[in-house]
Amino acid sequence: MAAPPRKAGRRIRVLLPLPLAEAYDYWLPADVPAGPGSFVEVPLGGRTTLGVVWEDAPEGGVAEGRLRDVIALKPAPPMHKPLREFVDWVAAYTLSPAGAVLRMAMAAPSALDEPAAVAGWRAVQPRPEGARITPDRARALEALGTATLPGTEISRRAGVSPGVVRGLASVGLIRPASMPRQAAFPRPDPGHAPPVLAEAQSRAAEALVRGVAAHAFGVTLLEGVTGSGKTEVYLDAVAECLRQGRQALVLLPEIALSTQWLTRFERRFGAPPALWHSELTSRTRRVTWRAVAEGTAPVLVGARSALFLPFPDLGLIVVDEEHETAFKQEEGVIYHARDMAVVRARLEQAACVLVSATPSLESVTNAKDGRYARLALPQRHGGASLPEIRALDLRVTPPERGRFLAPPLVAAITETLARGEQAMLFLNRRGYAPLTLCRTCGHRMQCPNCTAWLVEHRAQRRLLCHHCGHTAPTPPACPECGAEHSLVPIGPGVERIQEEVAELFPEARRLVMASDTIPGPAAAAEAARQIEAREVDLIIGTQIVAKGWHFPHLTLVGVVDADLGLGGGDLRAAERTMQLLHQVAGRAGREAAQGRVLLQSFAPDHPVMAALMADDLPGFLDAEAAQRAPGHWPPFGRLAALIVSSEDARAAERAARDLGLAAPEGEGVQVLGPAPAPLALLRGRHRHRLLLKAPRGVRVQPILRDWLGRVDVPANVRVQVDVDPVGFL
DNA sequence: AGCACGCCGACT
DNA sequence: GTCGGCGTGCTC
Repeated sequence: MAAPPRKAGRRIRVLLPLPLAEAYDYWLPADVPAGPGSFVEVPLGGRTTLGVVWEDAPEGGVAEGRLRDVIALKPAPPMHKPLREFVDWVAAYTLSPAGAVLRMAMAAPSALDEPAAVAGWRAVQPRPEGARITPDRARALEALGTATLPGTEISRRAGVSPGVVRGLASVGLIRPASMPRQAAFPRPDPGHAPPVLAEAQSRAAEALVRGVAAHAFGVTLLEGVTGSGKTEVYLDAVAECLRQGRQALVLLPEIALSTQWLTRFERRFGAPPALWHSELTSRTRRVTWRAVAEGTAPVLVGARSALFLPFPDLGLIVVDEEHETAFKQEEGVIYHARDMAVVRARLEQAACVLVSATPSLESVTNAKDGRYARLALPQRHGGASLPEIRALDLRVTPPERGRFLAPPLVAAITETLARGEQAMLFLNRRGYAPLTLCRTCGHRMQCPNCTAWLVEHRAQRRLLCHHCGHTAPTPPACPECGAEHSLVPIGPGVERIQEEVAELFPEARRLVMASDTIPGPAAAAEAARQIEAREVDLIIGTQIVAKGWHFPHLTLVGVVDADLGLGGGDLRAAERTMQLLHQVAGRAGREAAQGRVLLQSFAPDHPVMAALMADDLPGFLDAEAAQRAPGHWPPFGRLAALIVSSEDARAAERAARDLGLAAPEGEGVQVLGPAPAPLALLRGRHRHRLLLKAPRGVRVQPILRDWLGRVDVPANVRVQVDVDPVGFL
């Protein structure tokens, strides 16, 4: 039987924001005016879903009889071609389904509907006769004047209850009127308060401005030590982008902790930027997404997910703290926002600026090879000098028994506090103690779901797993042998250091800064305020204290365990430790006073400590490069990791072994593993890892695709592909 | 991602 | 005897 004749229209491909590798074919009725990039509503199975018209469909493909009609065109600006190309590019690069990438570009589906008109009220002119005007009503009418205002606004301005406004309406003194939709984001003014730049800053800023003005793709690595004024410099590029009438995107690693950055932005431009991060309320999310799509959010600052927002005319992408690993998304679509920012800038014909005091070896190598331009700000400005960094050899001057701060560090804190200055102790470990051990039987408190010790959080009287969130009350007795008062904390976390300084310096006002004590922007802003107002003498913090803060009265930084992070056989362990410690050191002595940094270490001769003390980051990176280049390790070669996981330990192991047996060969390609992953058990899943290493010029995606295609993986086993992994090896 | 279909435990 | 657990598979 022949299919019934179709009504007029054509076949199109629609990409759906679902983990589907391909766009589906639909029939676009002639009366639905959708073109490439249009957001549409389509039927799928027994429901409807949103999607994006990806392209005209080639003939063939799905049988015409199976095609279903596009239901409706959504009233939203179409997704322009560069973003569609970006979605396809990221999907191909990360070996993710294109639909999964599209989902990130459709993070606020409700924004596709026309925003509801804001209901407002207008005074009826002339005033109807006979309507009683009470004093409250008179005040409300006065507040309204000849304007159109929402009811809540009238009652707020007049200081009357909402009931008064309702009353005015019921007697016909005011009538409903729709409000003109006002821009959600004020336009930052590029000329509001331009900073006075030092000469080196001006030169760098001019170069960046030229790059933006060129309206063409280009990447610049902007380097400068903490306090050298990098932010002011790249904000000049943002200003130029505003003058061009194009949009600017600034990516920050930890947007929730960036209140000081936001204050600076507002001071410079007279208006705040739009924000994007995972904690936004659904309403703000919707309004922001729509404003970006309509081009009415001129500048947006966000976390890595902001990279997938639908800017119609992006002129500049800034990646601040480009070396930060927080830019790497480790779940779902696994991508590195810094690297993808460069790709998006290329597709958008935009300028891209990577900013860091401690740039990654990747970016430095790209600059050396001429792929990126390079600008350096050599000095701190405003008279501040770099802090003096010294290692404290724990083998020579160990802490007292049961303590973690060595006598020279304690002495330095004493002097600092005596001068009325602030000190900071840095330890990248939350909680009280990373390990709890039974003195009687040696039992170690371990997470039931992960290969990890449970971390004691004494304030909560609980043991926590920092990987899966498992938590249990601290037991009174050993769960293994039953011995009481036998569980002892091993090693320090920030809480334990806090306890130690409380005993040593009972007078000092202390503040612990960790992700669990500073849970959001409000707490971060309050902490910054307390520190700036000198209501705090001693800060004890995890890596969140390393991020871009400006504490003018802080002159001493003590690193409790500078060796932490150097172990573990990670390719980038030394590089990351160097970056983190340099960042922390940069908190000391940001104004006229000389800063001091003491690194407690059992390996004070380690290249990381040596580089920090000699302030020789370029030398350190040269040495790293010399180590990695011969073995074709990144950035001189390419890596891709396969993570094979399952709740069934045997199934995971078998699948990993099968993948190992089918490993690709040739072209200098090498496969390492399978081996149990560093977290062999994570959230109840058993994990194995394989690592593919290839010379720089080799495209790893076809090799990976072919490899995965040759192996049958059972349904209860998941294989994740991590192209350019940055985590453990 | 949903939502269906499909085979094994505790109940009106 | 059924209601329902979520494993597996499909959606143009």
